[in-house]
Amino acid sequence: MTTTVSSRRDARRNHERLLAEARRLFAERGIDAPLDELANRAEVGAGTVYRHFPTRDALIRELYDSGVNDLRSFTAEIVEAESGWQAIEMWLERLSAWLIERPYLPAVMRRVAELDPDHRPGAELQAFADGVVARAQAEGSLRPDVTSVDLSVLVDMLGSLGQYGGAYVPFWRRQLAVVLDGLRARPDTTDLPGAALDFQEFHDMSHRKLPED
Amino acid sequence: MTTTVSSRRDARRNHERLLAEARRLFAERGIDAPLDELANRAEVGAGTVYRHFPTRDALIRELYDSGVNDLRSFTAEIVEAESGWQAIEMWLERLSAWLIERPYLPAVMRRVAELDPDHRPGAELQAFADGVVARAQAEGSLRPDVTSVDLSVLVDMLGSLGQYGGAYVPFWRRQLAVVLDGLRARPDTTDLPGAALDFQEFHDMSHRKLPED
DNA sequence: AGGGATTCGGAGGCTACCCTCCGAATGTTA
DNA sequence: TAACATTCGGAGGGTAGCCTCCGAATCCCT
Repeated sequence: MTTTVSSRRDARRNHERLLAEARRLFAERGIDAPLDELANRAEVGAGTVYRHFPTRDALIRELYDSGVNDLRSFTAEIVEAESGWQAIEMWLERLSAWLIERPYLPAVMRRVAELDPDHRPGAELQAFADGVVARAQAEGSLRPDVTSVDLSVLVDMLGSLGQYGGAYVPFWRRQLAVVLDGLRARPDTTDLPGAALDFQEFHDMSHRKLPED
Repeated sequence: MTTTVSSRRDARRNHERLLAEARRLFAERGIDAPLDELANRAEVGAGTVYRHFPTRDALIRELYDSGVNDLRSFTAEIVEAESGWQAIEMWLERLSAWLIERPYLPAVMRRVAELDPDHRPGAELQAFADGVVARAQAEGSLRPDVTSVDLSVLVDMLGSLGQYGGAYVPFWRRQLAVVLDGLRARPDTTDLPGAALDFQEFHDMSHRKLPED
C-alpha cells in the first residue's frame, strides 16, 4: 500500500480524476468496464490511464486499499457509541450506507482475493466486530444467538441494494429497520438455525473460495 | 415467449444443454461471459450456439422467461399455506432460495429491461403479493407497517447472497430467521422510516431506471 | 434402407478493446 | 525566464471474443 505521489500537480490531479471516474464507471458497468471509456470520462488520453495504473488490477487494488481505509475510520466512531445497542445500529447503518454508495466493492474484493490468494485482512477488524457484539449482548439488548459474522453478512445483504444505483437512495432504511427489530433480544425469538460461520469461513466465502473439506 | 421447438432430438438436446451450461456460466462469470466458452462447456460448435440463440440477448430473454415461469409456479403453493404467517415464511424462504441458486437473475432482469424499456411484468404478481401481506396483517401476525414491496426488497437482499457461490449453501437461513423475527407484529416495533416504494417504483428501481421526477 | 431436410462444427473475417510508444505539452526548479 | 524532467495524448499494432458461412454429419419419414 505504498503509494508514490508525483511532485507534479497535473499528475496528481489526473490520478484523482481517474480514481473518481473509475468509481463511477465501475459502479455503473462493473469492474471489467473498458478502460478506454475511463480515459474518455476522465478526459484524458489512454496513455495516461496506463501510466497511473499499469494494469487494471493495479487500479482495482487501489480501490481496495481505499475501502479498507474507510473501514478502519468507521471503527473509531463506533466504539464511542453510548450504548452497545447504539453501536450495533451505527455499525449496520454506516457500513450499509457506505457499501451502497460503492456497489463495485464486492467485485473488487473478490478480484483482489483472486490476485493474492494468501491475503488475509487485519484480524483487528474481527476483534473489533466481536467486541461490539459482546458489548451489546452483555447489556442484554442484542439477541444472544447472533455472531459478528452474522452481522457482517447482514451488512452485505443491505449493501447489495447498491446494485439499484443511487437513485432511490433512502428506501433501504426500511429494510434496515426490519433487520434491527429482528436483532433485538426478546423472550420469544426462535433460535437461529444451523451453525454460524467463523471469521475465516466468512472471509473465504465473501471471496468466493471453496470450503476446505 | 413463443418458443418454437424443433422436431429433431439432437436440436432439443443441444438447446437444453446450452441453457443449462449458460446458467452455470453466467452464475460464475456474469451475463457477459464469452459465448465461445459456452460452446466449449456445452461441447458444441460455436455455430450451434448462435443458431439456437441468434444473439446473446435472445439467450438472456429465454432465461428471463424461465424465471418468470418459476415465479408463477411459486404463487400456487404459497396461497395454500395454512396461515398468513406461514405464507410469509414460505414466500421469503422459497424465493430467496430460488434467487440464491440463480445469481445471474438480477443482471438478466436489468438487461431485459434495457432491451424492452416498456415491458411491464404481470400485475398478477403484484396482486398476489398484496394478498399475502393483507392476509397476514389481518390475522395480526405481520407488522402492519410493511408493504409487499418491502418484502420483495428483503427477498432481493437475501437472494444477493447467491453471489457467494453455492458452496456455503444453508448459512443464509440464519439471516432469514433474523428478518422474519423483525417482521413479526409486536407492540414495540419502531415504525419503518420514510415512505414505502409503490410497485411501479420498485419495478423501475430493480431495473435500474431513474425516478421520473 | 434411402432420400431430403435439418442441424452440426469450427475455420476465419470482423470488431472492440487492450496497451505501447513517442513527439508535444506542461510543470518545476533555480 | 530558461532549461530540464516529467507527464500528456492518441494513433496504431495485437488479440480475445463475436458471429457467419458452408461442407459434413445427423435425424426423420416413408
